[in-house]
Amino acid sequence: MRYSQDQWQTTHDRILDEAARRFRADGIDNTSLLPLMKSLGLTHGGFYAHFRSKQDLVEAALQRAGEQMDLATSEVLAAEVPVNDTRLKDFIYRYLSRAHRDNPGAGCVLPTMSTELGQRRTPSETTDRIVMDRLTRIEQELSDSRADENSILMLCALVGALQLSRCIQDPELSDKVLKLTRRRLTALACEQT
Amino acid sequence: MRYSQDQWQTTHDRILDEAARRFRADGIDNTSLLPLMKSLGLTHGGFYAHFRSKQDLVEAALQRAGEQMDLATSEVLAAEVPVNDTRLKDFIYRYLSRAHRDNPGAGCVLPTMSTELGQRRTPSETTDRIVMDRLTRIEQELSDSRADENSILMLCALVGALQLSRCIQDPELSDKVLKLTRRRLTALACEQT
DNA sequence: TGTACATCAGTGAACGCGCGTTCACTGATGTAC
DNA sequence: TGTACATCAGTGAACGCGCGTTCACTGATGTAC
Repeated sequence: MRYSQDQWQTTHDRILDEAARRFRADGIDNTSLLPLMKSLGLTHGGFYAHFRSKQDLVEAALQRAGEQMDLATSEVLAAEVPVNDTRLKDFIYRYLSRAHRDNPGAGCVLPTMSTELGQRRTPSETTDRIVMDRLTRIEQELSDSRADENSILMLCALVGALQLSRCIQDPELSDKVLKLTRRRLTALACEQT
Repeated sequence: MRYSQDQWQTTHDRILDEAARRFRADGIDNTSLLPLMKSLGLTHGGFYAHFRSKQDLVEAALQRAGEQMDLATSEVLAAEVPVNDTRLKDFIYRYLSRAHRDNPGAGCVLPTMSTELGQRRTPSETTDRIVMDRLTRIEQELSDSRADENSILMLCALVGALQLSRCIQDPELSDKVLKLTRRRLTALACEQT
């Protein structure tokens, strides 16, 4: 059956969004096309009317998830987050919230996909752009003379903390990692005037 | 053919070491038993004389790699590392060295395996023990009043920095992440007296 | 406005492939006499 | 010390399974007349 151009774009976006979610929640290799398409009410054969290969989808989903990140940490995950005086402190709070930890599918790509991307033979340049984007955004908030050092330290600590909090079994230790990293990073963000 | 007890133990250790290396370098799912056994000059069927399942091997290899971590960052990777005045600064230097970045198979398990372990349905308690172990070791070196906060921040930043440096394509940016995180963390380690 | 045709998003069976696991076996070594 | 037997680490073919990809097809929609 043939559909209108709008229909194609809608289906295309649905595949892309669901893939971006699953890649982050379950990992790239653990996400198979058949269950993915089935969950959207489609058959797996139709996939190739939208993407040339799974690798093609990975690249597109990575880009999409990279763009969506602000949305993910502000709208979707805003519920439990208290209001802060600065935008950077706000960002730290959101990033290291339990809501973000427990919803990897809607969150930042770096803690979920960067390991797998680094292990691939043909890694993506998109990763570089996402990292650069995050760094410059953080750096803009830091008026410090050591803004370059501090923005990198901050991004590394954010990514590492979220990832560790997700693989830790003990809920108390997991919360503690989030909480103390949050506290220490906000303190670091305040030191600069 | 039957071999002596020593022979069994030797083969057992060889499988374990090679698995621990491959899990870190290529990922758990991307490491298959047939090529693994073949690379040791064995056939895949013999695997089950040593481990009950792949999951069993993952658990054993994770434990092994967790224990070997000091060895990995001190002996194997010591070549390019300058000598420092404190043990903690030394550790930071080694952890964030290019040698460690470029040899994930011989390095820390946290940047390489923690994402995949966190995405599994049956995660391991061994991860918790490894994280706790790292934290207490770092904390012992920090005589600070905020040693608990700082040790967590430090571990998160170490793990995050190594992981990001590995997935970044641009060599300059990758080096920069290592270098600046190293600089900022050693400064942090010095602040305490 | 009505009809004939072309398009192409989506269908579903089929493909080759590599995976983890099993199983009947082999034969060098350890043990008992 | 020499012989007969039991053990079991390692062999290699076979298993069912899910994967990514292909392909001949269907039929609702867009287009041309």
